[in-house]
Amino acid sequence: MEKNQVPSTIKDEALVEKRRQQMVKGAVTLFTEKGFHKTTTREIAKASGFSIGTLYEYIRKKEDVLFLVCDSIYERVKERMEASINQDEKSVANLILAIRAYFHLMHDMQGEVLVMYQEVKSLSKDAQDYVLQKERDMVAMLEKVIKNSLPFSISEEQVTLIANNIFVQGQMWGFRRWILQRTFTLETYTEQQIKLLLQGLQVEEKELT
Amino acid sequence: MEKNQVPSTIKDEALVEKRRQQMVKGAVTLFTEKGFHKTTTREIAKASGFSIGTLYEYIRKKEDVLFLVCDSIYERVKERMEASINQDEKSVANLILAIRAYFHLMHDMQGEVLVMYQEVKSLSKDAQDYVLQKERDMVAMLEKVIKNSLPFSISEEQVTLIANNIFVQGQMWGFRRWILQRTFTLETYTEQQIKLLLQGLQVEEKELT
Amino acid sequence: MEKNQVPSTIKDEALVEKRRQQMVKGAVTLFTEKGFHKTTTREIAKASGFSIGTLYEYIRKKEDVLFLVCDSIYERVKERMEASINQDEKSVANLILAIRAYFHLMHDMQGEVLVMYQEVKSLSKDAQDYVLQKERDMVAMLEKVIKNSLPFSISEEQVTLIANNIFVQGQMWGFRRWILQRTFTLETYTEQQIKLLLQGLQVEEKELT
Amino acid sequence: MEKNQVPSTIKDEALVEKRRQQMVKGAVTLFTEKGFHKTTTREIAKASGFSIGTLYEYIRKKEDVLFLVCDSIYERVKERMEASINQDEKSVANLILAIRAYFHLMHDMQGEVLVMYQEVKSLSKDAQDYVLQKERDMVAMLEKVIKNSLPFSISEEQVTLIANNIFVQGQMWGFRRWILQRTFTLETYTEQQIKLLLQGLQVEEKELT
DNA sequence: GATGAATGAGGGTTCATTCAT
DNA sequence: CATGAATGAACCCTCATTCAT
Repeated sequence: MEKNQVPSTIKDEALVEKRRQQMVKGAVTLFTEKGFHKTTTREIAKASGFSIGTLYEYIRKKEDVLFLVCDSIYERVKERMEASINQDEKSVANLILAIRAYFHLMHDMQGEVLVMYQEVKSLSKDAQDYVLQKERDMVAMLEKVIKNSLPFSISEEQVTLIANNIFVQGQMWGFRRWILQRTFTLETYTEQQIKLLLQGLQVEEKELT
Repeated sequence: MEKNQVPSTIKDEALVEKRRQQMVKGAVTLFTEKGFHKTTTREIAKASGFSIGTLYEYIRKKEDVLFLVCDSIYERVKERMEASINQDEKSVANLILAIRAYFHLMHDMQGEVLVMYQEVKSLSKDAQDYVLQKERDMVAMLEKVIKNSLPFSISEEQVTLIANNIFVQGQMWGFRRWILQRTFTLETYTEQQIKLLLQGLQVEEKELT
Repeated sequence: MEKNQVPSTIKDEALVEKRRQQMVKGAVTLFTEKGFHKTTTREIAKASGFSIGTLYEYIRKKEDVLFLVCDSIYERVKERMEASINQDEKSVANLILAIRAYFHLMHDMQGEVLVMYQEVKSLSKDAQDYVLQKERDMVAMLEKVIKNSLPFSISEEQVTLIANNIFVQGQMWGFRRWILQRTFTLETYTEQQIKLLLQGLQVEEKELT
Repeated sequence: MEKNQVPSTIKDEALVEKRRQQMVKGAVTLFTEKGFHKTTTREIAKASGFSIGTLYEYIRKKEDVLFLVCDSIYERVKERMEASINQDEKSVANLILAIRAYFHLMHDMQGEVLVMYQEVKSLSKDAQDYVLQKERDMVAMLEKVIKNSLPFSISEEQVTLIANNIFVQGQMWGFRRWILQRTFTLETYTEQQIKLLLQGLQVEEKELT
C-alpha cells in the first residue's frame, strides 16, 4: 500500500516523482480555493504546468490527484514530526515539544489539512482506508509520546482520549481560524492549550524541566 | 438574514414550510451517503417525494437545498440546547449538564454535522457567513455557561479556548467515530472529557453539587 | 429480452417509441455513411432532430443506439417476411415466393443490413446474442418454408445449408452491390439464383405451378 | 498501387518489410479480438514488439496498419490459391479442387477475413478501391476455373453468379461459424456445397474424373 | 534507427435548470 | 400548484500523432 497504488504510463520513475510533486502543489492551491469537485482536471493540469494529456500520463482518474494530495500531506506531516521530536525520551518536556511542533505544523499546513478533511469522502473506500491508517499512525505517535512523558501511569483509554484531543486541537487551529486566530496568536494558543492540558493531567509546573 | 433568504414562487407559506421539511429530510440522508456534489437534484426531488419541477418551485438553485439543510441543523441544535440547559444558572453542575446535553446532541446528529462540515464551502460567501454566525452563537452559548459556572473568574481568552475545545470535542465524537467509538461509549467518552476538563480548570470535585 | 433492454428516463412510453424511431432513422443514415465509430452522439442527436441532452434521456450509452438500430432492422424484416409468405403452405411456389420477397427486402434494406453486419461486434456480448438469435429465427423461417415446399424429403443438414445459402445470397446482393448490381438487376439476380437452386434440388420445372 | 502506397521514413527496405510483418501479425490478433477502432496504436506497437515511436517510423497513420493487414491477407490468399490450383486445366475436377482449396483457406483465415470485411470501410476511398480490386481478381480467378471446367458453355452472367456464390459461401463458413460449424465439419460443408452446385449445373457425377 | 514523454483536439456523458402543459 | 420532457454547457478522459533525445 504505497503511493504506487496510482500507476503511471510513464516509465522514468524519477520523472513521475517530479511531475507528481508539481501536480500536488498545483492541486492543493486549487482544492483550497474551490474544493475538489469544482476544480476541473484542465485547471489542475494548467496549475501543474503541463497539458491535460500529460496529466493523464501520471494518473488514471481525477480522484488519483486527490489521493496523491492526501498521501503527500501525511508524508510531510510524518517527516516533520519525526524530525522534531524524540518519541522515546521520557519527560514531560518532550510532550510539550511534540505539541508545539505539531501545532506549528498544523499552522503551516492549514490549507492542506482542511482540504483533506473536506474531501476524503470523495476517495474510494480503499483509498479512504489508506488515509485513515496514516491518521491512526499519527495519533499513535502522539500516544507514545504521552505515555513516555508522564511520571505516573494513566489508563490506555485516557491516553487515547488525550492524544485525540491534541490531534483535533491542532487541526482546529486551522479549521476554526476565523474564530481562533482573531483571539490568539499561534504561540498564545499553543501555550494556553498546553497549560490546560497539564493541569488536566495534574502535572506540577515544577516537574517540568 | 433568515431562511427566507431562499425565495420560493409558491405563495402559501405553510406549504413552503412543509415541502422544505420534506426536502431537508430527504437531502440529509442523501448528502450523508454520497455528499452534496454527488447527489443530483433529481435524487433530492425523488427522496422528497415530489417531481424535479416541483423542487424548483421551492428553491432557486441546488445550493439552496444545502443552505436549507445547514440552517435546519443549527435550528435543531439550538432548540435542543435551549431546552436542555439553563444559561443563567450559576453552578458547575450546569456546565456539566450542558456538556452532556451537547455531546448527546452531537451523537444524535452525527450524520448531519459531518455533512455540514464537509460541504459548507460549497455555499456562497453570504450563506457561509450566515452559517458561521450560527456556529458563533452556539459557541457563545457555551461561553456563557462556562463563565456562569465557575466560582472564580478566568480570562476571556481562556473561556473562549475552553468553549471551542468543548465544541470540537462534541463534533469529534462523530467525526472520528471510527477511532473513538471503538474505545468509548458515548457515556464513558462524555464523563472522561468532563473529568479532564474540570481537572484542567482545577475545580475540586466537592465543589460540584 | 425485448427492446426495453434499453431503459429510458422518460415515462411516456408512446413518446419513447416515437423518439426512438426518429433516432434509428437518423442513425442508420449516419452509420451507413461513416460507420458507427466515426459517428458522434451529437451527430445522432442532430440527425434525430433533438439535442444531445434529449438523446440521453432515451438511451444510456451510445451503444444502445446501435442496438436499437439492429433490433429495428430485424423487427422490420420479420414483419415484412411474415406479411409476404405463408409459412405453412406446402408448395415449391411458396418457396419461390419467399425467396423473391426476401431478396426484395434485402434490396430495400441494403444500407441497414450492411451496417448491422459491420458493427454488431461493437455491441456487448449480451446484445450480440440477442441479435444473433433474431438472425437464427429468420433462418429458421426459411428452413420451414424449404421443408414444406419440397415434394420429397431431404436431410435436415441439407435444409440448413440451403437456408443459409439463401440467407447470405440475399445479403450478398447488398454487400457486393458494386460487383453484382453492375451485371444484374434485382429481378435477373433473383430469377437466376432461383433457377440455380431448383436445379440443385433437382426439382422439375413442371412441378412448379 | 502497391504496398509502397504506405511510405516509411526508414531506408533499409528489408527492415521495413520485416517490421511490417511483425506489425501485421500483431495487429491481426488485436483487430480480431477488439476490432480496428477499439485497438490503440500503442497496443499495436506493443504487440509488434517495438515502441510507439518506432511504429510511426514505418507508417504514417493508424489506417495504414489496417491497409497493410488487408493487403497481406489478399497476398496470402492469392499465393495459396495459385499454389493449389491449375487455372488452365479444363476439367470439372479442377473446379472441385479449387473449391476445396478455397474453403480450406477461408477456414484457416477466418479471423483475418472477418476483420477485413468488418473494417474495410474505415479505409480511405483509395485504399478501399485497391482492396476491392484484389477481391475482384480473386473472383475472376474463380470465374476462369468455372469456365474452363465445364464441358458445355454457360452464359457469362451465370459464371459471374456462380463465382460470387462460391466466393461468399467460403466466407460464410467463417462469418456464420456459430451456426454452421455446429452442424457441419469443414469437410461435410465443403462436399455438400459442391454437390449442390454440381446438381445446379446439372453436371452428371460420371462426368467427373 | 529507436524511444517514449508530451500534446490537445475531440468524444461520450451528466445534470442543473427551464418552461410548456 | 405540479409535472416531466427538453436543453446544452461543461466535465472527464482517450488516444493518434509528434519530436527532442
